Amino acid sequence: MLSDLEHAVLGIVWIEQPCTAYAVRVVFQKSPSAHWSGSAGAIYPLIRRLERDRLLRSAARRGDKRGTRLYRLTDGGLAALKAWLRPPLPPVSGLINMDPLRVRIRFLGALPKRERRAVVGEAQDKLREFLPQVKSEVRQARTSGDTPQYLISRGVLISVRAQLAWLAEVGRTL
Amino acid sequence: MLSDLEHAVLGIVWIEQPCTAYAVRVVFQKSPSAHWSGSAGAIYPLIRRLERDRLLRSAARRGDKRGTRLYRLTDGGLAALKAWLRPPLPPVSGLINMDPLRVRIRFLGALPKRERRAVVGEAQDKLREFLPQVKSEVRQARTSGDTPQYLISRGVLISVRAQLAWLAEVGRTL
DNA sequence: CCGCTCATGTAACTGGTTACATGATTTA
DNA sequence: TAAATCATGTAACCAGTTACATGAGCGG
Repeated sequence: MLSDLEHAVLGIVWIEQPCTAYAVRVVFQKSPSAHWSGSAGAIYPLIRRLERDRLLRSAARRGDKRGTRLYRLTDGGLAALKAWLRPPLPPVSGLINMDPLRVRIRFLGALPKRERRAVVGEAQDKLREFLPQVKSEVRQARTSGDTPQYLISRGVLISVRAQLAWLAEVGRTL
Repeated sequence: MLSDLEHAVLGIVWIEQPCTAYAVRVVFQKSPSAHWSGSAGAIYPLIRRLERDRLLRSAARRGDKRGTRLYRLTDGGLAALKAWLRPPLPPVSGLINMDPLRVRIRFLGALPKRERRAVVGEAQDKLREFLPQVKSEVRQARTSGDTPQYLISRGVLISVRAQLAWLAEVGRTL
């Protein structure tokens, strides 16, 4: 019934509660993936919907003159989050991610050989430049003892390394 | 200007031409990722748009009484495809894929420990079941000499293995 | 000739986006 | 006190989905 974004919002509120809708937006904006922008037009109506459906509840922050509200999960919200996490998981097709690099490389043959190398090279550069940032996030999460965040950062790191390994293969075979 | 889907359609037509809009749909439907469904409501209007903008051209298949049309890339279409492939690539945020598994695992702490293991276990099972299929696609592409398809399948394989490696880590640290 | 696949199409909807706007609060 | 950030909101739009519908071509 709820979309992945809505479930993710429940999850973020579960982690950050009590928190504002704005804080939820920031989480998406800071995410390394551009999949969800965390735009105001998406988040505020979505959160109102979740509150209307009693999955979130909110209270005004005392002494705050803008409409700032602090959200928490209700029991129903926690149940919805759990139901989403629990098996059965979606079919594999829903687990295989869409790699924007892969869809490009698929058509690389449309470019002359020299330009192909340039594309692969630039992709490698961009990903390699990104590595230190991910690594520092891994370190930071580990030293601060934030295990879930540590695992997520590890996931990103492993995924980026896999992309780099694949790009190396692509570069080798043209 | 054009979306990723539109560019991907240009790419598919470039590979398969001359081909029907239906053939393009089938490519998306057979793709291991569920990101684009290849639904009729997406593809047919999109292809008409591309033809209107002179990026595709089409001809009726002779002796065919349904409106079946065979599409090809125009010079402009090939140029648009190349421009999309060529550097500059999108920023890293556009290169990092959204892993649906990762967004779930992020909130795994909402589940009691025993259930967490079950989630990780099921994800591993589903991905492992999927491996033989990918491997056979790799073999098939290699023996048939279809280098681009070989590289794509390799990409999927590497990505799935990376997910499995990560899941193993997740399982180890709870 | 029946059923499956090929082939195209549309209407209603959904789940987001961009862009804009407003105003409170904090910080330099 | 100005600038940056926090915080909420909406209107117009867009890209894609689901679901439905139609009919030709083809293999058993």
